[in-house]
Amino acid sequence: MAVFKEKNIRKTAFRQKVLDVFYNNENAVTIAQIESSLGSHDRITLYRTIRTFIDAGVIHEIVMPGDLKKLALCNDCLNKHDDEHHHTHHHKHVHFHCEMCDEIICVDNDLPHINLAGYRVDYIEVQAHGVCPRCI
Amino acid sequence: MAVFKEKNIRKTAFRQKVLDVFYNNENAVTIAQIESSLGSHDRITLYRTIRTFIDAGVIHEIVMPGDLKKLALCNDCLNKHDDEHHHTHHHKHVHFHCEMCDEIICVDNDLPHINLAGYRVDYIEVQAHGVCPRCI
DNA sequence: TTCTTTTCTGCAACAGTGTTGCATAAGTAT
DNA sequence: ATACTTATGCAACACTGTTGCAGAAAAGAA
Repeated sequence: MAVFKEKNIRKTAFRQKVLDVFYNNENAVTIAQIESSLGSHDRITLYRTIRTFIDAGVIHEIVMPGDLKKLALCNDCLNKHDDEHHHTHHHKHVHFHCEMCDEIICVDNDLPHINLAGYRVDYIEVQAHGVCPRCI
Repeated sequence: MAVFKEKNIRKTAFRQKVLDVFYNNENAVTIAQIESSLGSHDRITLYRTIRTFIDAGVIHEIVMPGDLKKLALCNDCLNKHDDEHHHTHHHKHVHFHCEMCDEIICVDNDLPHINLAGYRVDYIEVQAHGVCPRCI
């Protein structure tokens, strides 16, 4: 859990508590989920913490149509091994949205290559919708 | 432009003006763009019109990380021909975001098939980021 | 056309989400 | 321990989107 040192951001009690929420949840979480996990806290500080975490590459934002926004740990904060491209944050996973339980799951899976004539494609994001293993 | 009849929603002067904004723009537009195109207008009515258009399958919403939200005409409102699956709205195109001009372009392109073991995938969305032909 | 019904519009008020400025508190390096 | 830097918590605010309701407009029928 030396995330703070690795990412070169200050370790504070508040940030540790927020980070723990991510470690305690298997899948992506909403800000509302974080808030209820934290108990009494300052909203503004939370928003700033989230921004700090995103900028540092600790977490990433997942948005879906219909104002569904969640946050999830970046891969290199889960498995501490591949610390190579932690600045070029192009996640090698699919964001899966389960229509049943409404969870968003980062599924490790190689992304397909998309060739668009005339375009320079730097990276792609894939969002899949359906039913997760637990709900099938 | 018999969109109103096709989609079974009432034709009003306001809705026609909003629809024209979409027809006058090649790519996806933000709500702010619509508002400035309209001139003086009622914000609430605009939001309700957008909701009506989305529900009727006239336009679709495109969201990208970083609070970037845009709206675009659905395919079957552009080319009037294929009126088949206008209820199952799984757009057969990639949403391309140009990092230079910040435009979002719906690129006609078959979506790849994604196989996720254990998951039932109903449909996927693909967002590509890079540089569009005009900015290359 | 004119009437009737249904839906839309525009206003007011409000709810949710996220930001900025600033003084104080806490973290980090020497 | 000290000095320096950054984070926190508060207040106030900005932006985005929603709800309720009365009056206006659209669509269908007589």
